[in-house]
Amino acid sequence: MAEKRTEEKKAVLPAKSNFSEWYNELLQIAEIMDVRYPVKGLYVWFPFGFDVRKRTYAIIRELLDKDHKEALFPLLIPETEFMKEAEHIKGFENEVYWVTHGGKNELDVKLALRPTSETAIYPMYKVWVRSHADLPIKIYQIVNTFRYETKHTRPLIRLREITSFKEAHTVHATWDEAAEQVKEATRIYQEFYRRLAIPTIVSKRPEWDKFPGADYTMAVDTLMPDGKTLQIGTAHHLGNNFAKTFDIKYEDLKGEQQYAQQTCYGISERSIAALISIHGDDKGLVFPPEVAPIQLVVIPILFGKSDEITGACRDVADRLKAEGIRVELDESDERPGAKYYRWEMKGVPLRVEIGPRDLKNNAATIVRRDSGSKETVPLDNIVEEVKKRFEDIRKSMFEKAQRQLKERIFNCNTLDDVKNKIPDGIARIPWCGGRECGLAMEEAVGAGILGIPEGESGRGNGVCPMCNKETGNMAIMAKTY
RNA sequence: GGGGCCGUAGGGUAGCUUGGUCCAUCCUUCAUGCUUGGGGUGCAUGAGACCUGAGUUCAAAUCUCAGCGGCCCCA
Repeated sequence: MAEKRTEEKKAVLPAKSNFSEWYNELLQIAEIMDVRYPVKGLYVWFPFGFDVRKRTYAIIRELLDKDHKEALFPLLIPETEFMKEAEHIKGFENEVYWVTHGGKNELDVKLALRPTSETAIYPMYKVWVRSHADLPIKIYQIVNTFRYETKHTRPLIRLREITSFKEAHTVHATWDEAAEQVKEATRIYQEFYRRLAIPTIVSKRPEWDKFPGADYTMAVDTLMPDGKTLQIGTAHHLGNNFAKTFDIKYEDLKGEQQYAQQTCYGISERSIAALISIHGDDKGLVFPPEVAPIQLVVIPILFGKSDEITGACRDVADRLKAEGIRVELDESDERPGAKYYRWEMKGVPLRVEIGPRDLKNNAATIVRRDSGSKETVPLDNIVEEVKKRFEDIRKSMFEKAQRQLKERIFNCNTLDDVKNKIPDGIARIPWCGGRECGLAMEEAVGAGILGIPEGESGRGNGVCPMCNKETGNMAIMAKTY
């Protein structure tokens, strides 16, 4: 009977090996998202989840604010603007929600709920850009966007309302300068994900998979525990495609009118899906200290009445709070074990326990969420010991995640190899880069080509499995979300 | 886009095949009290549910249809 109860309690959160169930249950139990909102594809941020979002987005803001300006454009886009760019329309027309009525009156010009904001922003850029001295413009906004997804929706990953779309839109004088900005964007995103201890792969998307209306698309991907990759950032070189349709021109040094060159790049709450999925375990969430809503919980170990222990705990909590650490002192009337499980579910990076044994030695027990390691430290040094561990935790979380990603990139030479490895992760295979070959490869293995990765992993010597030509390019293939 | 499975308290479930024995089972949760306290303490009392609509029937959680919602597989 007692054993059975233990099993049932453990079964509250499904094992992470059952990723899909684990993910859905965790979002609910750990109070990230409430998935019970009665409209398909729309979900509710719990206050706790929203706190994680706030801290995560504070990082992206910090990184962008160095040389971008934050602005805010309207949610509604008139059909007349939305329909200007042919490629862009083709890419989004099946996913757009339309506002057709104001009260009982039908609108003369339908209004689109932005699926992305190019067509909301660029009519204004036409007005704002006059001279080369106005350039570059680097603006971002963090907004909700709407896409009528017909495939299966999934909280934080595939949504009909993306609640946390960070989109940047830049304007430059030259194509090369814009290309440099695209590189800069992927650098910013990698730094952002490094802070979240999430390893990434940057690659150039194949021609057939680029953003509608772009010259080319760079993408940032990561690997989820179930072996599928998740696109968690993109940067697009728009060339002067949109500048031509929206008539964005500047006067150059010689007094001639030139079309501007543009980029746009985005990140969404998929970043938080990755944060949760990559670090979480069978016990629940695991957060890097920087984004943890609660960074440390103090748990008194009481035997009968003990003002001494309570006092010591309060003192420690106060000292840590004074250092700006987000501390929770759990004096609730529960057994310590129950508290451990609860705070572990919430991903609190450090737990400090103080009981009679510790107090006798003027010490505290300090437990890491990521590794489970338990150590005794002197009470006098508690602040330094905690700070040191925060840095260790982020580092070792990143290293662990990097190791796990590396272990699941498989070098392949044949399409059969690829097919065998793809259920477990990412396949790396020579590819000539040609469209015909690429599409045939995707067809043959039933997975997508993410692209040719930046850096070493994108180079190698081999033959393209379709055309048998020698090539120095290595592509990566995977099942994608 | 095609196919399959499913919807019962806040969460997880039993009951549905063969309609009535169901003012609906069990676990968890929540509330109150006592007890307990270094990994989910125990006891007592109490609270809380058949997705929506239409239909069949003397009778629907159970059968039929539609809607809404969820999950899985294939393209």
